[in-house]
Amino acid sequence: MIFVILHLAMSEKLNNPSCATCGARQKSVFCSLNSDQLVQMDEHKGCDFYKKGETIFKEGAIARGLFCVNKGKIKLSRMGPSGKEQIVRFAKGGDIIGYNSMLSRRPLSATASCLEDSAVCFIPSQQFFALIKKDPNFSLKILELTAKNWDDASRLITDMAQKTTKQRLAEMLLWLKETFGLDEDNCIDVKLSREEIANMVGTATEAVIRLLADLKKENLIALEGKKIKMLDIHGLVMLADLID
Amino acid sequence: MIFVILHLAMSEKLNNPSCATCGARQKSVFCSLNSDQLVQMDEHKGCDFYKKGETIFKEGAIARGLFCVNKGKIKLSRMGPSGKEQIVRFAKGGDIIGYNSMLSRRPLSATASCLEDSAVCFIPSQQFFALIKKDPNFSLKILELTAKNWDDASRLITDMAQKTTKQRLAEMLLWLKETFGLDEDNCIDVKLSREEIANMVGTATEAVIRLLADLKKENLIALEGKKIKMLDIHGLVMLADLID
DNA sequence: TCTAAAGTATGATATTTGTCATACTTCACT
DNA sequence: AGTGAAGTATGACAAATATCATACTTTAGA
Repeated sequence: MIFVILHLAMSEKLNNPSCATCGARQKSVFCSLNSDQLVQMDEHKGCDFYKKGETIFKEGAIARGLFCVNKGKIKLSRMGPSGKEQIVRFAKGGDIIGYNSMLSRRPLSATASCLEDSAVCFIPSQQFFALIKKDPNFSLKILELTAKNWDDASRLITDMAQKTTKQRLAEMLLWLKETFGLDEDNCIDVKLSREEIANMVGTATEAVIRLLADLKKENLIALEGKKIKMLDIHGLVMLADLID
Repeated sequence: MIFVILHLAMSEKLNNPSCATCGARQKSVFCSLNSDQLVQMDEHKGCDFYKKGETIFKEGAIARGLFCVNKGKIKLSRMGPSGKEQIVRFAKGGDIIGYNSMLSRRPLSATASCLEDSAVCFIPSQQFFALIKKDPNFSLKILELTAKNWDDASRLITDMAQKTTKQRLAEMLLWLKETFGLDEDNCIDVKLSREEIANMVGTATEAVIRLLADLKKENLIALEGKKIKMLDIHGLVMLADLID
């Protein structure tokens, strides 16, 4: 009996870690909520676990709330006209996803799927809008976040439109480095297939394979399976931006 | 003497048309402001006139406020790495521009220049933030606007990355049609050079010229100088989206 | 009205990139 | 450990696109 109670208690703890003690929250838009607001959040939120490859939400669905990543790595992608996946963004601990659809009053514009096992909290729409309406600081934070996202996106449009495939690949490697950082070996700290990289760059898988080999020949990166080691970041920046 | 007074009165009216009676405002994010808020706006705003080709603000500068288009057509573009212009957005009467930079706390990410003679009001940063902080409805409107802009941009990223030049051109023509509408002749109601179209599509001017000729041969459009007549919108949609 | 400059158009050619075919390698699963 | 499936790699070829050259047309300004 005691075991059962303990088990339930642990299970509850795991499924609903407290926002007050959540490390990911410190890095998120929820970082400056007061304790009242946190209690409210805790009461209404739920935390779910997803295995690598699982889908959190799908493009086209109506958003009922937003998701706050507690742990893990997530890719956001949309389907192109010919059925080809286009990766438009990544999320990691502390990032929120799925909120834009509520703000724009449009269906979800991307599919979120896990690049590794992840823990993701769900915060219902009402809670989100309550915060926006009652807390101007939170509202400004969301505005800043959305504004930055838009700014980044319009930068990406220019790049996609004007740069060669090789430059775009170099740029994506740098973007991945910024997003996920480097491990102790100077390798980008996320594992993506060549196909997934192609779906970021917007090219064919074969092209990515060839161009990665080129970058290796030019001593800008080293390759070891899926691991990509950054050898010459400055060189990649020059290549990507044509500053030469 | 009377003439002088009249002249001054007219001049003042022209340079500072009242927000309360502004037709463009009805279509803008400022549409539901109350009379107190309008008086505040009128006191602090200023209206400027720009000739075709003139620049309203430049990429990289720090925004001191936002601009609300009263009349005219404006293109927003950024410089690509090799000095090539990339058009990322358009604005017309009722649209606001330059606000994203204040929200993202980053320098202006695009240059705004007039496609035709335009009247544009300037609203200082403080006024804008005062509205956001005091009026949750206004705040939500800006959030919705920014969210939609981001959504559109990420859609555009997918298109740029995956579609052929011809598909992108078709898409841009449809976008121009949505933005500026058609005149009585079914022609897109804005005049752009082939080079400017190329700077939207992200390709060379020659490619645009050739592809426009192709579209004409396929009876999707008709050409008459800078005027582009939409003959088969459904056909263009099919071409752009590969729905066939 | 004339002229220079800008914009438009077209051809030839080089380069890039996509596509298809094929083989090798790694990984998960029994 | 063996097997099949997925992922990675490479070559050959086709298609798309950029680039350069050149000529024609329109526009703005003297």
